[in-house]
Amino acid sequence: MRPTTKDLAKAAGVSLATVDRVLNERPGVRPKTVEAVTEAIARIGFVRNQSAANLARQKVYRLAFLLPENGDQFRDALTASIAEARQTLASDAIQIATQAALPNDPHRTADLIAGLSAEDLDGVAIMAPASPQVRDATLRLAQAGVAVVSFVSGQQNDVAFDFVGIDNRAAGATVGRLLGRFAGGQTGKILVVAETMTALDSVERRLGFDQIMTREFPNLTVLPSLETHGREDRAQKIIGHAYRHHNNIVGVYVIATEGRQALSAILKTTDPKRQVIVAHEHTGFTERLLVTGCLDAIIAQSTGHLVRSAVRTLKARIDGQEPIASQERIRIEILLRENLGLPHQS
Amino acid sequence: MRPTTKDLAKAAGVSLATVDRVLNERPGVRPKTVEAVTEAIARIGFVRNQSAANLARQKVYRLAFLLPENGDQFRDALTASIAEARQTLASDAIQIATQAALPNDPHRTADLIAGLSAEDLDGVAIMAPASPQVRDATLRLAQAGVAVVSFVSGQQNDVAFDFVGIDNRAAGATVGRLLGRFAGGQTGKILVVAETMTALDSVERRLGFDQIMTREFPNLTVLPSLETHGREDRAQKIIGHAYRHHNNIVGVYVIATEGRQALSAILKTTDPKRQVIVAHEHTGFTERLLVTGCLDAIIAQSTGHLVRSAVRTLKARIDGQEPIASQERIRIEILLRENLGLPHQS
DNA sequence: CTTGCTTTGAGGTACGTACCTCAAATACAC
DNA sequence: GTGTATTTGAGGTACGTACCTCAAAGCAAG
Repeated sequence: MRPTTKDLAKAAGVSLATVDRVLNERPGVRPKTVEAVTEAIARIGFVRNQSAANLARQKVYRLAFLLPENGDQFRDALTASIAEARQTLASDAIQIATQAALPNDPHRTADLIAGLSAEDLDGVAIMAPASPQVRDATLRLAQAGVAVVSFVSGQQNDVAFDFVGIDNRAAGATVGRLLGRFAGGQTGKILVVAETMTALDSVERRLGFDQIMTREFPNLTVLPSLETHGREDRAQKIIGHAYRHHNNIVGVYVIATEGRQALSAILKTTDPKRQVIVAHEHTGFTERLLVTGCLDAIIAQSTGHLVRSAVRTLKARIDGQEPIASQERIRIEILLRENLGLPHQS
Repeated sequence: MRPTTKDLAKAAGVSLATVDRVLNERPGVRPKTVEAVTEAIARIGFVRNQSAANLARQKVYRLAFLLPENGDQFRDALTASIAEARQTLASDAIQIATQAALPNDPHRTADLIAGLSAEDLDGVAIMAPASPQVRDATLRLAQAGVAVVSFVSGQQNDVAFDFVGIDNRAAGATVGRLLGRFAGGQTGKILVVAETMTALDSVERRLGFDQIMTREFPNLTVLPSLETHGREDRAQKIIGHAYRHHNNIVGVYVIATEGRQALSAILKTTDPKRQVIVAHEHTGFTERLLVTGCLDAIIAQSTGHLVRSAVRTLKARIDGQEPIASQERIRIEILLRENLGLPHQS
């Protein structure tokens, strides 16, 4: 049986009240007594029963996820994982709210964040494109005592907050290696399609991608990034243009999340099976393409892990602890048709 | 605030005692009353506070992991993950013991399992090669009321227990696709090296591998499996022999966990960089080979996930619940140098 | 030695749930 | 309607911790 506060009191030769004062850093205890108690804690290996403490304290962790309002299937998957986490974690005194933030409008997003307060919130995970307004509002929120993580995308080089998401540079490098190997020594060009290169994630992915390509696959020439701006017509136009002007495109890297516009345009423009195509995130859309052989690989991050990691990180910060870095690293998953977890085909 | 049992009692128009009887399935409640309470549960969205319940119940989940006594680095990683889980889960009233089982000796393993009882154990995760003796002892244990999962390797087609581990057939298929693509259309032979093909895991991996290779990569000929029996000298002998008799080996699939003997022998026999080599499990050994370019990819399963999944599954069974299948699927990870999680090289 | 202050102890209540006992209420068979 | 069995209610204690109050003990200065 684990030692309780009572055992601790006995071991330290003090009363329960004093133990309580020391544990909760209440005043009115001589340094010498504090030391005696901390010594006893170490000696008998006392660990506070967090459940009981939360129960007594009537503590609830009030967390929120701020996600872009409009979204692709990846965002929907995140929302679903959040809902699942809400269920699972409800019994651990963790309350999770989801809120939509406003994309493409940093001011309104900042306003929304500014409207939050420590009064009704202990921690937030924010998924928003980097912008000074959002950053300022977020910093103020953090200073007001709310735990903050930047989630999936955003200012990940920012030392002010924890970041929960994949290392995008490594993700880009992974795509590079995969594309290079799958291309099998051919000589040719690689098309890169993003939604917008103003997004930090895309920049970092491209960085990691280029690094590998120039170093390891000099036979492949990487073209400048095309930007769809999330519009199907534009995607069609620029991709059509690219294929008309380059006759030896052997691979495509779709940088943008899910990359629906880009992939749709490519399918209409050319035969996807005659080149190597890699895209990000596991959704119904990308899965279908992978299974039918139109996509060669998907680079993904598990939404379930993302959400759970964000929750653990926030909880640790709220409790004044340091998150366990090793556990919170989000894996860069490489998905082929065979390791999607689908039932076997005969 | 979340509704409590008291709120539930009020909402259902019954007393706390009756609510308690319904919640804990104690006898002596009319079906009609049960229904009224369950209706109220749904209506007000009552969720039992698991922490408080565990506290009141003084419940501890006593779990144990039975791993092979002698082991490679993968087993060590499992042990480390178990130790980590022990720390993390201690506050959830989960006690975890690790025990060494005896490999290559089914009788002693079975004896050890037979020595366990529901008296001092609520659940066990067993990692042991399939054998009738072990299976019988395990079945008896399960009938004695101990929750059992077969862990990582073993009798995974066994409906009698839950299985926590990867789908080995899919893992083999994944290796197949990767090897095939990395080989880039070359014509040649693929060497397959196992520790022993009596292990169920290896058989299934080979099955999945062959299926893909014959269907998708007819240019590659897969050779019969070599068996090292875990002995370095034998590995050296059979692998040397293989390379002397086949002049166009373009790829190697090391089926066995970590595959230290096989890989060491290959490194001594031939230039690993001139062929595609894929092995299983992420350990210090395989990581070094991957980073130096001697290995092309590692197919891995996360020891942390394995352990946590086993714990969740056992806990669910002990609580009389069904494990959530979707959450417990262990991912087949594809690791390249770039997504290992190492710090960036400049 | 007294005064005033700090430190400590003893004891209480509370959190939400489990589990127990005993009495009261109700239902049902005859 | 009576007797009996079943169902329900009221109230208690417990789990480990937090937080409160009040009194007792300790200590230092005068």
